[in-house]
Amino acid sequence: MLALIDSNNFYVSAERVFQPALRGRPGCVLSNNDGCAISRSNEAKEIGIKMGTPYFAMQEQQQLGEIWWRSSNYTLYQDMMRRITGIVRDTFPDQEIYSIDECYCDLSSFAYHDIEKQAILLRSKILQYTGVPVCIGIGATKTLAKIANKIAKKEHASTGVFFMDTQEKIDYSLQETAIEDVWGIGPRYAIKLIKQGFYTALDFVNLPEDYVLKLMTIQGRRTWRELQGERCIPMEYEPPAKEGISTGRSFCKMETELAPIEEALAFYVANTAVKLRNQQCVCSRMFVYLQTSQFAVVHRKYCAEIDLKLLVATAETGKLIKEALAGLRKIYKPGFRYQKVGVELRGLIPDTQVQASLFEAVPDAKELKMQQALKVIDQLNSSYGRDMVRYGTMGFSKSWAMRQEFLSKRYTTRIEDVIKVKAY
DNA sequence: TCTGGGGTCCTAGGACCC
DNA sequence: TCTGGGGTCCTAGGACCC
Repeated sequence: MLALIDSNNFYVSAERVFQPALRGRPGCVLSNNDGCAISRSNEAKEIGIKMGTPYFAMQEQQQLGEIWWRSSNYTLYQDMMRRITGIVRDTFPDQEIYSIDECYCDLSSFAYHDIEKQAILLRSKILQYTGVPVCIGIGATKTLAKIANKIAKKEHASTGVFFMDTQEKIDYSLQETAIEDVWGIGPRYAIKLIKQGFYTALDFVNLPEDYVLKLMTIQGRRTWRELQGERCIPMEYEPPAKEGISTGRSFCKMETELAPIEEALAFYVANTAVKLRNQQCVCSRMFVYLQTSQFAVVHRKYCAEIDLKLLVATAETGKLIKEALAGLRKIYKPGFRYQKVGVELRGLIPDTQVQASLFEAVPDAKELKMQQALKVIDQLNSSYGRDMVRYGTMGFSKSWAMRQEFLSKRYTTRIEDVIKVKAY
């Protein structure tokens, strides 16, 4: 058996731990740039706020009740999750951290009759220690555990646990699960399936395997087999090496001039390069994109991207910024209202395996010195705050920086904020 | 006026190799 | 009548996840 531990309305729950006044009232956490709802309280769901509802549309709904909003505070959520997974690990040690609010545990080493009781205890322990409510779904595969988790949230709110241990329970759960709610079946495939008259997970699992393969390729077949109880998606105890690292953000207002866009891009490149160095990698390719709003109606749309190949793979911020800005100048066209710029570092390789270029000298004394300097800069920035030491091209105004109008404190990680909580 | 960001995997087709 | 076969790499596009 596998367990899926999944927090309820995680971002909202994390905010409520430190701001009790938000409890019992409809509210939501907004996406970056305070764009739209990405986590909603149950009360907000009840008054019809949907996932992805734009902020401005919710303001129009304000007359329905006292809605609260928070900007997303990933520093806080990440740290709350670190606490939760630590508690989980004490009970179920074979753990995969799947996302910021979910983890899977392999229960193979547990006696069958103990599992449900252990899960119920674990769930109340997490609530007691962190204040965050979670639900636990237990099933034979990851896909079944996902469904069990949804049933736990819907029908077993008091214990928060659903143990899918009999065929009757499996059949019932599949019958109760709409096709679009199956993990691995997205909106596109759901539409295809519904058009052909298949509405529930049970309808899907009763289809012939060949039919599923033809309609949805091998990924779809994997989901189908998982629903039959065959484990196809293995546990991943260590996160696999990333294939690319990217950063891209919307500006707080539309930008038309090149200068602020260059500044923003330099910031994103610098922050992405830190992530690259933290995992002891260099990159050999870089992808820069620039776009107008996809929702633009009145103004003309424009999306451009450029794929840059680096002669020698590097993680040096200065070199990466220089390349990225040269790329940006090639794709930038005046006369548009730009909404977003971004960068993705690709072709990641360990920094011990850099292939020298035929045309450039291997790392010389100057380059080694620069690598040393970057180490010091990274240390300074991690101690004294991000971008404390920065490249001139990154500027100081940050006039383009994203909106975070309703940002809460970093209650658990930032000393100044902790002191404020005590005072409160 | 205002609508997120960061990822992965698979497939088909084209270009190339011997 | 009939013009090979086996392979790699890259890219674009489509689908999915949180």
